Amino acid sequence: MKSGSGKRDKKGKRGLIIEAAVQEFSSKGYHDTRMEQIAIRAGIGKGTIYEYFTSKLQLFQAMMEESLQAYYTTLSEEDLHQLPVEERLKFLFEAHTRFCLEHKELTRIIFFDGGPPVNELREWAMAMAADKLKRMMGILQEGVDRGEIRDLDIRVMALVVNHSMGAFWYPLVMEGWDKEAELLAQNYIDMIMHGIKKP
Amino acid sequence: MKSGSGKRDKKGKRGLIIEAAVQEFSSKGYHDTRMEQIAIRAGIGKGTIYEYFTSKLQLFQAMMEESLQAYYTTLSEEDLHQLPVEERLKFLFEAHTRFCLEHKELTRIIFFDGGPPVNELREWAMAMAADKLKRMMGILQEGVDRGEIRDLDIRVMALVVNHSMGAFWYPLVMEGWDKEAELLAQNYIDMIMHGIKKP
DNA sequence: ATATAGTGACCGACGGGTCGGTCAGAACTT
DNA sequence: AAGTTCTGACCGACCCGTCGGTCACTATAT
Repeated sequence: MKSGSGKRDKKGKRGLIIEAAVQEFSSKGYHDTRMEQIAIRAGIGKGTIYEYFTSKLQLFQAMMEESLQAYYTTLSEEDLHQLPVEERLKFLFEAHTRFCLEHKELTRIIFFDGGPPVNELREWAMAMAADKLKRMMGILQEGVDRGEIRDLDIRVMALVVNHSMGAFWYPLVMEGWDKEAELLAQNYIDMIMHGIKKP
Repeated sequence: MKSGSGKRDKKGKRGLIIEAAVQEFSSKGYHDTRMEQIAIRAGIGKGTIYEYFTSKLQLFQAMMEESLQAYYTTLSEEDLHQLPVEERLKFLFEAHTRFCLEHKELTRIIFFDGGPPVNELREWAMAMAADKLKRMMGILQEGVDRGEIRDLDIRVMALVVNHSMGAFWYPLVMEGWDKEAELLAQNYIDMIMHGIKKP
């Protein structure tokens, strides 16, 4: 016996559905995506989706959770506490950039419109954003404590840093900026650390 | 058919509808807003809406256009070419802040998720954003030419400045940051101009 | 090995609720 | 009374989720 699971294919189906959902939701958005289309894209029957997910909303939510999990995991792995803030920010930005380029469809869903297109998920998305903000405030606070970072309002700095990273997903994913990702990172970090004013 | 001039307060009705639409769309989002609710909120019959707008989508689009018009007008009025970049940015940021506080519902629509919740309007919204970016690039280029601004990649700087302003709508509108708007502006401009690194 | 019964993953036609848009007539203006 | 504006009951397209049925595969019997 194999792991006591059912017959046929039960294992891979869920993944197929999620994959198809990513494609469909990212190109048409939540409300314009049809369950039937997802089924067709996954090469299965519509009813089968409901063997794995209870509703369209729950499928969307599961997909988002797994996507954001992947994104946050990418960020966490890059976050090395002992390094100076400038290095940490650079790593984070590069991880962010890499994620955008490696998961273009997911990126569209996460950043296009920045939030979920359904009211039910707003609260959940806000919590995720709040958590991300808190992490950034932590990083900056450490920097202030170590004398690396100016003593401006922590929350303002964190908001700007977090939010401004999101500015690049579109050029990266939709235009040809992937060639110059390194240059982009240089300029971005330079600008955040030193500002735009000529000394 | 084209009727000469409207009797009654044809003008006023349209305004009522737009006003109600702002309320409804901003609190429920496009897809969860019902035409009947808009009619009820405006104190008119559902059919009347279709005397002034051809469809739900067209009503939404008209509302968005007028909202963004108001936003851009606010920004343009504050943009005084002869001043140094730092001043111009400060004026722009303050205008942005003021708009957010004076039009909280509109702000939610414009900035919550940053884009339109319907595929049909994506292209149009992208064009608006591109235009805004171009303006900012113009401002910064002038600054570079006059030797006020560092010679980093103009587009990167413009993206960050534009995008980061949007970081504050939530704290301003949804939390209690309106009291400290002035402090916020100080910190923000300081950070953009000089960066976060301790000299 | 062959037959028979059992299992549950899989399917898609269909039911039913929802809501954008319509239209015949009411209400109002001139 | 003629014209214009307003109205809400009504229509029907749309699409989510269901459910009875199918089928590939397994388990047991002979």
